Amino acid sequence: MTVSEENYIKVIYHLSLVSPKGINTNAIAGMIDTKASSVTDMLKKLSDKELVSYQKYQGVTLTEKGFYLAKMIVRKHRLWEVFLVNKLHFTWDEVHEIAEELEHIQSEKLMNRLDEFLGFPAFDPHGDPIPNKNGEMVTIDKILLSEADLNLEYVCVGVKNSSVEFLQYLDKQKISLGSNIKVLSKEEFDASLTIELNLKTLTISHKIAENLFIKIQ
Amino acid sequence: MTVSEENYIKVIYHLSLVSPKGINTNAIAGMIDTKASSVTDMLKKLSDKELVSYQKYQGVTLTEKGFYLAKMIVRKHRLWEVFLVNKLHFTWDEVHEIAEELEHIQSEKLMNRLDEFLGFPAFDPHGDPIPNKNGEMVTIDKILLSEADLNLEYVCVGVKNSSVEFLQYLDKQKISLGSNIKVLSKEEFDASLTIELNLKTLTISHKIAENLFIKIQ
DNA sequence: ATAAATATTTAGTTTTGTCTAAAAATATTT
DNA sequence: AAATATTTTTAGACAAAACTAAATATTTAT
Repeated sequence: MTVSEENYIKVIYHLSLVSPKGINTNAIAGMIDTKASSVTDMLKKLSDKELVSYQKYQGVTLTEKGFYLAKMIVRKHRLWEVFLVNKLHFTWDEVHEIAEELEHIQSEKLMNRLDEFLGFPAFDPHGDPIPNKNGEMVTIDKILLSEADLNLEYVCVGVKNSSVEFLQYLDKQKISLGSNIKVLSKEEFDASLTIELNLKTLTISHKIAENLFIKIQ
Repeated sequence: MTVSEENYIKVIYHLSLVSPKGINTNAIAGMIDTKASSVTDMLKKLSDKELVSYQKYQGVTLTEKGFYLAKMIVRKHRLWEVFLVNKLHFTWDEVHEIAEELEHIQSEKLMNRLDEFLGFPAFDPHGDPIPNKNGEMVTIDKILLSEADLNLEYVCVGVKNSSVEFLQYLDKQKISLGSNIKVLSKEEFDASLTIELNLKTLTISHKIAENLFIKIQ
């Protein structure tokens, strides 16, 4: 597997989680920052390797083999992120770019040893689940903060958007994984929320609320 | 810098340490397992980037810039090896191949953090010195076991050959970095040595002796 | 010092992953 | 349902890094 092939597999995987039908050529091109024609070329190659099922003009889906491979790449990415944050004290907004490189290192033994070294973490620093060596991962009943009921006790468990800007905004507001959140009120006009965060009151926009995952209790 | 360019720079660096004059095209080809014509192509490219000084037919030397870059690649390789052995419990014969991949990860901050995490090690698991962030590294007065004087107390400080076969041979004989070695006698016919190793007597061939670094005391 | 052997470079080709421009298929609008 | 718009694919080209085969330098041997 080349780095390029792995990046396509990974992008198809992430798109598949959002829309479970065939993934469009253009959607892939948008994520990888390449042209649709290049995507078509690569889909043929991945299809020859039986990593995707591809019918001309009908989009693409991962095969069993491709799906497992994608999860192994995601596993590597997220384990490296945990390493960078927990062991090397990087902040959660610094690790994505480095992990994008590290996820292509080819050694299953390395990842299993790293997994053990880190204590078999179930989630990465952004709250995303880490597949184990068999590709299995835990699922939690998380919802977006924008969908929260008023006056219930929630806890922040993840971010939908992992951009540097968003993560640094959360740091500034002292919002982190594990923060306790209660929605006190919702503004009709702009859907902004007034929330209680770790005993302090704070107003956040709808755009922030729809990028934060929470769960009850 | 591409992975390929970095591999050329690294090989030229290692060859330079052995023979300090211009490095031959063929010597590079032999180390990289490629053809001389491919080397010529790459030398032109590296010369354009001012990483090497290259005169047709006259061999190549690293520029200041290329030399520093080479040391940073070596630094990465050796720090990752320390990580793999000290933190993930790999054996010294398993780490070279993985480090060959990891050495191309591009993040100075990552390496400086890893360096700190490992306690700023001065040597890798094979006894090779690790350049610091400025490219400086310690030198020790090491000699080959094949050049040792009789009946002096030496300590094993490194291996010249890091092949899996050699390292596993050393494991089998319980020879490791830090082992105490005294040469009891040398056979005229084949230059084999009878040595005292950690209080036991052992016979080793000349080929082994000329791949083990030792120092006095 | 010339001939033979070796080393290096040049020229032209291949593969991978990309691109542009044009053609073809599908989707949307009227 | 036809016309228009959008999406996707094809065809042909390019750059990087390798290759082969031929040409040219350099080194070694006679």
